[in-house]
Amino acid sequence: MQSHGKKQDGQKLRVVTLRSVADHVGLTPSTVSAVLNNSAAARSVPEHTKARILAASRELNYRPNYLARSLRVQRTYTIGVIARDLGDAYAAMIISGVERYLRQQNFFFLTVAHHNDKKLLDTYSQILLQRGVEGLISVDTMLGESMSLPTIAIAGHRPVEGVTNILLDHRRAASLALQHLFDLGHREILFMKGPEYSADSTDRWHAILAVARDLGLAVHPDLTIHLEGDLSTPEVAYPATKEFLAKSKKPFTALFAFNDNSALGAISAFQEAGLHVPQHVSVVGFDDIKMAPYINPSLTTVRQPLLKMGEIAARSLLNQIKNGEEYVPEILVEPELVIRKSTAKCAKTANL
Amino acid sequence: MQSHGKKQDGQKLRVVTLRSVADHVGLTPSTVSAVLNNSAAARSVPEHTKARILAASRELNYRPNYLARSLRVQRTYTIGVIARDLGDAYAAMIISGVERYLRQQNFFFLTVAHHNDKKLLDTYSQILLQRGVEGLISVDTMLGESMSLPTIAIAGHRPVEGVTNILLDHRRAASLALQHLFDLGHREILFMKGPEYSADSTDRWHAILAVARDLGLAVHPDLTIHLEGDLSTPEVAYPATKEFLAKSKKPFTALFAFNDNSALGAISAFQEAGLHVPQHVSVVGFDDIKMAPYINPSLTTVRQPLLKMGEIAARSLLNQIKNGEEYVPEILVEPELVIRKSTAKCAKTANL
DNA sequence: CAAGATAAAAATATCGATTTTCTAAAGACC
DNA sequence: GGTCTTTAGAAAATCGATATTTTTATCTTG
Repeated sequence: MQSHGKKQDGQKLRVVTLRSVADHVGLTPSTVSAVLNNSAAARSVPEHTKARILAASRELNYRPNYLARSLRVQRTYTIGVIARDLGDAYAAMIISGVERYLRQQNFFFLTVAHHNDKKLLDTYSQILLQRGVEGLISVDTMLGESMSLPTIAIAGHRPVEGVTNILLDHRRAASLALQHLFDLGHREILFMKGPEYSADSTDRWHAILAVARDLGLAVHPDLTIHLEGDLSTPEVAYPATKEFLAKSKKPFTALFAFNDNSALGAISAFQEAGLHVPQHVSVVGFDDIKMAPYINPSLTTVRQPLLKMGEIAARSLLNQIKNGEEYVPEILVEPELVIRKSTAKCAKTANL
Repeated sequence: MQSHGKKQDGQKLRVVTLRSVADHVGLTPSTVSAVLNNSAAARSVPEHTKARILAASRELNYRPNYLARSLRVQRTYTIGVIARDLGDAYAAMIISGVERYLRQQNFFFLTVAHHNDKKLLDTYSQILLQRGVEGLISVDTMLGESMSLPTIAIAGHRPVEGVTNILLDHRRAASLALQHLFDLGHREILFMKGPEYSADSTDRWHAILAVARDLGLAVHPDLTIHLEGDLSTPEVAYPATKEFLAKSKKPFTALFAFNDNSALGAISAFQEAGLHVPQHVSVVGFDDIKMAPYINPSLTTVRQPLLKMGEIAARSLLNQIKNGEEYVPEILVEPELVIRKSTAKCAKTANL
């Protein structure tokens, strides 16, 4: 049991340093360091001396000072993770994936959240650099310029020289969702367009437009809900959907929501308006959050492998850092359609 | 626009160092450092020289090397955050709260996840120490022993010398939930007991027992579901509840779930068994996750202010670090009952 | 005008490691 | 026995900052 250090009994916390290990065995720090790191210089040190040094090091529980060591060898084994916010499931899962890979590689990470503040984002990039991170991973964040470090952008979208973009295959995602609705007979589909600040929004929207065109589906402005605000809660879609229902007279039989949260908000609004899911309206979500199978009705959704995306990002970054691999501009990740109970055959077309 | 550094054109990345600034103005590093830090030694430096130095520093965009500086001044402005897992909403929200406070104080944090592995936890504590963190925050994790650093445990429960425990007032939480059910006429209540590994489980369970006794409510073993596994998904309760429904013949009119996720899983199971919420069974959750208002029916739950708990932890820790404040053994945080549609008057007692 | 005070900045020590260079003694070889 | 190697380890340089001590020149002042 270690004592509370600094002020226990007024005695100074005795930190075990390389010097103290050296003194303990009656040698110099350089020799001890050579042996502990098994460096070239240690070749000429006899085995019994090595053993003595290792024993002393273990006995005193010596741990090299990270700052001193890093300063000397110019490595920190640390990366920086930049996200908008750390509280939502999207970022949390990605960070969890990053952590999982870094753990195996004995790397650590500093996390910063920029809260959509451009200036904060710049400051943080600077500070992370200054702190000697060896690479950066950004999550759903548009990086202004190329960094002076290996960088991976998850859902960053804008192509930046030197930055690897990890992207969901939105084309495929849209195709999975819309083909499914199409096959069920839905032709009048309500769409959601994500908020400007989310880097994912634009790409996904373009993918929807392209796929809809291919299928001969109309994307009518009057059947489009624009979302604003925090995507991590159903609240993002509930009022917008209520408003839409109050105003619009245009009929629709299905909704392709921006994500599972917005699907949930919309479903609430539908139910209050007497529209049942999936009898009157089929709903497809996006993400496949952990709740998705348990909400009522269970949600058909396009699964986004967030954990895997985090892992891929970390692996790709460390491959650059450790193995000097060249960066690739883009890595596409495949989505998956999970069919549950929120989608059903279109009543209208069934009658035809 | 900065270049990609290290290997751009084969030219070495020129890092701006104190020395280069000094050379630029034709002075020594010591003088420059004194001026930039406005230290005592800078008193004797004339204003115009100071101005020159500051100008050069800005012009070259000088940023002191964090490792060198920290090594010298023995401060890192960094804390460590230890959690079980980073992917679930509980940890994510708390970390988000921690981040929010640290941001204002120009502190950063390293995050590690121990995944219920005792050895990993020990290793990580060591490594964080070695990396010079100035304090620790643990999330829902039982710390074995007192650390040699200021430490805050969120929902750590076991009292440890020198460690500040931030705890929800479970007694009050249980009281809010059970009194509510009691007032609605419920007498036969189904309970859930959380898994062993969660530090919260035991305390919450004891609180439930105590409050139930005070209210004259029975906590029957046959009306108790033991949860095992990952608490961050409704899956934790769905099979257990199904199993319970299949076996038990004991009637009940309400459920006090372990958390919102398990409430969701249980509701799914109820519905499949033809039990309607809240007509047949009232359900009270715990946490008040963002979904809670939007699930069907919207969930009555005991709100746990996770963001605030993270902030309090960070504030309390920095107060110790920066202001040398003495630690307090315990900080209680108040829960709040949020009444929604998953609870209703008990049909049985209403008939009496 | 010599002694002391002050201004201005250089020189040096330090943080705790790693890395490179040097040195002293023992052993090998012709 | 003198030179060359090898062995064993010490000494010094370095990473890039900050903190303390010295130095040098200038300015007072009696």
